[in-house]
Amino acid sequence: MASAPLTTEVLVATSRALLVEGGADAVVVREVARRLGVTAPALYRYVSGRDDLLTLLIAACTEEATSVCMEALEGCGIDDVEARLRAATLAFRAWALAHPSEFGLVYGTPILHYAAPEEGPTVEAGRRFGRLFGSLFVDLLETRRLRAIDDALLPPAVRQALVDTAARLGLPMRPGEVYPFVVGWHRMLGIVSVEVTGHLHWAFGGDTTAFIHLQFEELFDDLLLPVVR
Amino acid sequence: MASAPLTTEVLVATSRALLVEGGADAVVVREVARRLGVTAPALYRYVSGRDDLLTLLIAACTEEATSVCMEALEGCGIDDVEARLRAATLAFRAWALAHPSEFGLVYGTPILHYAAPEEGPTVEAGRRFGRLFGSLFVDLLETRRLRAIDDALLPPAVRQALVDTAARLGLPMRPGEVYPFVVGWHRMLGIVSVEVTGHLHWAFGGDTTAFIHLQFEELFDDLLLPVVR
DNA sequence: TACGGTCAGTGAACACCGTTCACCTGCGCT
DNA sequence: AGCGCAGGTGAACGGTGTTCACTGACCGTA
Repeated sequence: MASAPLTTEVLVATSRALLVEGGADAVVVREVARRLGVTAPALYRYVSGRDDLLTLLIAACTEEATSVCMEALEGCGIDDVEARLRAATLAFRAWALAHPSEFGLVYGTPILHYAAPEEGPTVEAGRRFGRLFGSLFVDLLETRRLRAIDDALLPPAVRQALVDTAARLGLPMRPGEVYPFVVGWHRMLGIVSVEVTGHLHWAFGGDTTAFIHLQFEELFDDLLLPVVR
Repeated sequence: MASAPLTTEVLVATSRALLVEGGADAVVVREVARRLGVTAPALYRYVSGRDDLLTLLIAACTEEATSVCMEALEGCGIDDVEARLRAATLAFRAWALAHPSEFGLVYGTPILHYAAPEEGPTVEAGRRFGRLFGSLFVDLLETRRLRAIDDALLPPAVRQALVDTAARLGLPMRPGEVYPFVVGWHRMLGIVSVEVTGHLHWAFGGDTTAFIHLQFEELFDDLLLPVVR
């Protein structure tokens, strides 16, 4: 009984169900096949093996995270950049918390010995996600809400790296303007990672929401300039 | 040829070598036995299975991280609390970077479906590590270097949780004093996690040290009061 | 209508895994 | 000398990823 037409989407969806149920180790080729009413070798027509399955899964989850954040943007006025940044950040955190397994797969400890293929779907999906936040920071800069720092305050190595990164990403920013972008990304991911992996449990038990929101507000204070009126 | 006497230490050391070589998936009971010149079932005299092996490994790595941080403390004057905090933090970061696999095992995505045994060696080792940083913050408080905040600034839920945590840990602190401790722990772990997992590569390539040190200094600025003289 | 070819899926097989079990085997103690 | 037992073995079970030769259904063409 081959109920489903056996597209890669179906493969990914089934893999994801297994991931959620039992972690990355539980994503097992034979079980995916079993749930699709088919034997394992059949999957090799669509996928080159387990690693490929995981690659597709990572890419799909990254896409979903990106979509969730973009949908959150739609709720706020196009001109309120602060609200957009807040919405995207909180949406990302909410997605991560609701899908810890997926988050772990994408942003957690890289499965050593599983090297994501260069220029594969995962890195492209990652770029899409990065561009989303990048464009928010461009908007912040244009509306004079970005708390940039003096280039001279940056150690030369950092300054140079930021110049290169801005060039590579095509961001029309000087290092002191790229800096808050990188800091924002870095701290946001750190905040969420530590929360999702449960390393705040010892302090707050199961309810970390209030604390995390506080951390985000402190981060926004560091990143944003007050509205000029 | 049973060269080594087959203590749990030897088991852990061998498992760790496998971990470093090929990630958590590569710590394989049969291979551990093979390297010890013994067959797999022999290990079951010393260890109840693969999960037990991983548990011991996690505990050992946590112990090592703790030791590394404590040794770093010895280098600085007993009265210079700021130097001690800085030394411990940088030592932790250096250890994590030098041992990404071990760090991932301890602080990375929890291996879902692998539940660390309650009250096992892992949680005790974790407590030891937490106490180290906790005592640093107690010292900061006593030497009036801790940038505490007004209790009233904390949302009620956060405040109450911090009161409970302080009581449970036996820390003689009010919530506004516990807060920077938790924030410090949270941000430090976040900073290190994101760096170790390589999610700063897009901005800095392989050399993230300067940026990370900058982040730590910003963190210390938020945590510490200037010396009163 | 009959034929050839492509595609999707199968079953068996290989090598490996964690784990259990009955079975030694050699040492120390009585 | 003989017993007991800690420590190690080999075989086995059920599971895994992956490969391979194979079947069978479908489809365009002669």
